[in-house]
Amino acid sequence: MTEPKTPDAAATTGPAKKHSRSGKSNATIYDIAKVAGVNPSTVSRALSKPGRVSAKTQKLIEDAAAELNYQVNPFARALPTGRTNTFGLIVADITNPTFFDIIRGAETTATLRDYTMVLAESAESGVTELTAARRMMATVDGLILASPRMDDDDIRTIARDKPVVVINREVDGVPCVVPDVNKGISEAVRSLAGNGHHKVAFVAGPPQSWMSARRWEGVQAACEWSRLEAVRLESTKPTVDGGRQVARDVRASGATAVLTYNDLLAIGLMQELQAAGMVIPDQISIVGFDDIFGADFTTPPLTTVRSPLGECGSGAATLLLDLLHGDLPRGTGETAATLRVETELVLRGSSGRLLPAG
Amino acid sequence: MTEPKTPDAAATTGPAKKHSRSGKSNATIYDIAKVAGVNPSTVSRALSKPGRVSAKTQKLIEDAAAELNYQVNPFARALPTGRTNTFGLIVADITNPTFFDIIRGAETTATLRDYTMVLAESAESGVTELTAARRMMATVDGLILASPRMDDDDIRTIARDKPVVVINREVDGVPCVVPDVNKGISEAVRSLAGNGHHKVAFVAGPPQSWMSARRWEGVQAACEWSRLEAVRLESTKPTVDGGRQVARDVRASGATAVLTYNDLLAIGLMQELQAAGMVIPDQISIVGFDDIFGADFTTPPLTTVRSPLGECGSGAATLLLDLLHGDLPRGTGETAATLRVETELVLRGSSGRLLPAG
DNA sequence: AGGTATTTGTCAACCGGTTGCCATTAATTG
DNA sequence: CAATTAATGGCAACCGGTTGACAAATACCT
Repeated sequence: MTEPKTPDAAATTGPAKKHSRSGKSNATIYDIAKVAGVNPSTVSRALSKPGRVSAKTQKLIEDAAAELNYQVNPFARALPTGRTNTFGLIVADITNPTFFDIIRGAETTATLRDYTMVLAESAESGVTELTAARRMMATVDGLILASPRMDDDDIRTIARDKPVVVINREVDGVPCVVPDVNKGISEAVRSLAGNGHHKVAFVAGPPQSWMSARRWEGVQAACEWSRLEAVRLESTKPTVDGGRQVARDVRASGATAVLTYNDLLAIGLMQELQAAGMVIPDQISIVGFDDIFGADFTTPPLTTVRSPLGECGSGAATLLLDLLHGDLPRGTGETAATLRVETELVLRGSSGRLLPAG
Repeated sequence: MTEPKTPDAAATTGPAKKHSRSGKSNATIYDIAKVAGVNPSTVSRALSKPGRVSAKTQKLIEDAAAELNYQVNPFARALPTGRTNTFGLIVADITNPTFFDIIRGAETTATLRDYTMVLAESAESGVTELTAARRMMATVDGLILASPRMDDDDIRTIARDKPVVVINREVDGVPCVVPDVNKGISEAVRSLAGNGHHKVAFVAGPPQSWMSARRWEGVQAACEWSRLEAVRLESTKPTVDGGRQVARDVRASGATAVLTYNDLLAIGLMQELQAAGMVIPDQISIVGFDDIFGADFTTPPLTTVRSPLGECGSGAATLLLDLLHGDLPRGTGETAATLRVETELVLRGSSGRLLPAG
């Protein structure tokens, strides 16, 4: 006979062409409209404009939607509105653990607020970064740049088109999330001074790094305050390898304590110095920045100025999402909102009292 | 006569109300069509169906597109076609370094092939994972699941809707990328046997972890081959902390060598054992899995069975993208393609000769 | 040349929501 | 109770590409 009462169970043709269409979640507002006996536009309103339709109709529609297992088609929505419920995160280096917590913080906030995060990396290059940003522009509502390498003007250009939040850097007119290095650094330098050190070296990071400059300034200021001598050394790249390479300069500098631009450098430096027979912290103290994953794996564990990276990530995402929803901080005039987070010294074994040379 | 020769220069109405939209990259195929003097559909074909229009028209259109700085609107394209040029990557834990290289590998491949990658995390929960996957379904062309925690059936259900590639697990009927543990494990066990060990403990990972099961099997087999005794211990969670907690059981087991489900466990275990005064590797040898970032920071540096994680990430992305483009591996019948990658022992300081108890 | 086979471009109908404008209908008020 | 006003739902025109069907133009053939 002709199909008793299971009109849909009639998948007669068999699994014709695998997952071509089967998966497309199919119910549309038109289907809902039919079931609920209203006009599609009413469905649209019920689902996105709270209070625009009567409570009765609302319920009718919601029930129908639930029954049909309806899900909005993000593309159909994005087309006329331009809103995509997506933001982009660009980091300088995906494998640099500094960014892990930032990524996680941002992702968590995204999911929480029903946004999707797309990730891209700039490979520490300003050009690649700009390309990635441009590529994203078309598909996202806003952008988070973590430790951007492009110049201020490029950032501002992008910010003119889409909301942008910057992490680890301050750019005029763009909302930023920056760890305030002063507290952490002054704690670190005071600790070193208390341990009998007189000459401190700072190993700088990439020249384009805004944060590297801030840290160097902070170290200089703190040293002046504590009446220590501060010298600056350059690194080739902000990695473990770069840390190894700078060991030579560190020894030549005569400093008994070293602060490095980041933990990676500190770890590499420590490895190289130890390989050369130096005892840490008896002969030289080492302090890193960030407190990345693995900073406490070393022997001795690394003393470091911690930045709350996860907080930076979630803070940036929150800032961006608030911006997108128009909860923009009023009263700030033309100056963009800047979120400052605290840094603190994490005292571990790689820094300590200087032993008299034997 | 009427309109000498500049029909377009007649923009009489002036710039009425622009900058509301200033940011949105604006040129559409209709604009191009106007400039090139053809029909919009011809523009569409010229831009996406190679060879469908004459070389002359093609050039005309391309020039116009370039001049107008045209970029396709991904949403407008996605609406009728369903293709989004985006894939999703779901990892169990964003802050677990195991995934860093996977993420990077996948992201690099994505960018290379002009795809966008969106990232989500399951927080080691099968339910969260399924939710994340469902959420993504609507917006991606395919999905990569790295170390999935949901069960096979859920995975297959998803795979029925959209192409899925799984990393670190084998699921019938779904393409997978799995490190083949045997080579690495047998190297490790042979090394331990050669160093005088007789009893080996394996610290297992999460019960839902397919890979944990494989590794335990591998250890058992290799131990049998080398005539070593193998015991299995359970961990509470696959983290540094979990490693610390299992130290007690390890000591009680009487094993002189330990292989742990992953490096994190190994590191935590090592820390705890050392804190209790044990000397590694003199009194006990420790071998991890994966060779994550930081595995060589420890003292002694960690011996580990390396999985080529980056390769897994890029391999999975390549597989997925090939699938999406219909370059599906023919001849495999109904069984899905599985990509196996090699593992190898990375011999460092945490394993070695067992010294006679003093 | 006439006639068929091929390109190549046009038309128009989608894809699935959103939203301004208008017509009902219900609520409020003098 | 009639009149004014507010709440609600419907119509239709978008958003910007894609694609099947078809006609026009060009090529190829005997």
